[in-house]
Amino acid sequence: MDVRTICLGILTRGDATGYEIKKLFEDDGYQHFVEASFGSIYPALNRLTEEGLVSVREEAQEKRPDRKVYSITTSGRSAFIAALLKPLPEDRHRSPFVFAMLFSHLLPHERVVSMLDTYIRVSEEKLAQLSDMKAEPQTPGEKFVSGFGRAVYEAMLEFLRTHRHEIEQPKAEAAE
Amino acid sequence: MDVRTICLGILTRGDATGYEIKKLFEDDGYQHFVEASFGSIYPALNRLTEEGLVSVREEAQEKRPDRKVYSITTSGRSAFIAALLKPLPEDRHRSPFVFAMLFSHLLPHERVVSMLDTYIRVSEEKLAQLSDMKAEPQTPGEKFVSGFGRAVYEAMLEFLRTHRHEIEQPKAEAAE
DNA sequence: TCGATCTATATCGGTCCAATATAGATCAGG
DNA sequence: CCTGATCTATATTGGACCGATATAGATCGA
Repeated sequence: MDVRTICLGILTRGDATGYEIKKLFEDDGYQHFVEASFGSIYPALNRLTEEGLVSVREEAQEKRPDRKVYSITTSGRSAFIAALLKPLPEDRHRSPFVFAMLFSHLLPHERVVSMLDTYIRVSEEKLAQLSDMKAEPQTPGEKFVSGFGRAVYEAMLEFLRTHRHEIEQPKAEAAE
Repeated sequence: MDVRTICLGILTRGDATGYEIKKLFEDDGYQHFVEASFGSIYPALNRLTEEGLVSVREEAQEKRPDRKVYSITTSGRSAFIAALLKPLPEDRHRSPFVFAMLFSHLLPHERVVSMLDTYIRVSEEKLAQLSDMKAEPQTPGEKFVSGFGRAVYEAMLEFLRTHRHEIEQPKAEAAE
């Protein structure tokens, strides 16, 4: 989903600064399947403001950097709904780990083991993060998405634990 | 994984044109977790050639567009291994579907149902494609990756089928 | 008190994708 | 047999997006 639509979506939950929009993906219930960088969020908010889909109020705090708090407008809300009524782009799951596994036969045995260990550890951390979500999900969507994420990570971990031996066996022939 | 490394990886399997490199991701064992577009493959191959990591031979067939067949060089092979020894970037799974589910409470009931139906159908197709892979996996990596993909899609489908009712219930209050 | 971390905005270089252009080959159906 | 669709094959362009970096004061722990 493009960054403009992502920003609009977050702003339907309440006003936020660009910084807070980014943070929402790191701490709260939006993790794992949606993200955007500052380098795309700030320009997106500027353009949304020009187009009247969001409005800004500048809170110049003393002795603190200015906060630009964005609110979604009525036409922004319509544009957001309209975007979700159009056919959705397909998921894109890019995995350097999976790519590397395709070439495990070219790598030293210890490297393959370390890749598996790291990937499993990171996946465990992400799963734990989804499970300890302090805040109660506020919409049925959040609950659904959090469960979906847990199901995916659990299946990945299950597969990795039961099948890693198939790929981490040292080869008789030396890697070229 | 960056497109240059992806190209090098494919070329460790044998010579190929830019077109064939792209096709490999669509038809063969590389699906679902790795991809690259023509707009990045062709420039990448040019740069790899300049740097001596791959070599080209131009097969000018009569009455057919030229084929530029790329081969990996010895230093290309080293560069590829070196890339896989560096820490891997993390997976990035972007899902417009998951994003949309976070806002199901703002959408008409039929739209939510149609999103779920479409997403389930596409996932089933991807799973089927992984399961009917004609060609035997040629490396332990391919077998592992194909099983990993199957495990992930099966878990997704299982979750969607058993939990879709939690999100597709019509709301008492009208969507704004 | 000093470094680390946090809030907050912003830009730049570079990577990558989607769309499009070109062009002949092949193949299926009417 | 012809025609349109699909396939092989390379290439470019505009735009989207990311990662890194710059700035700068606040706060907090050691």
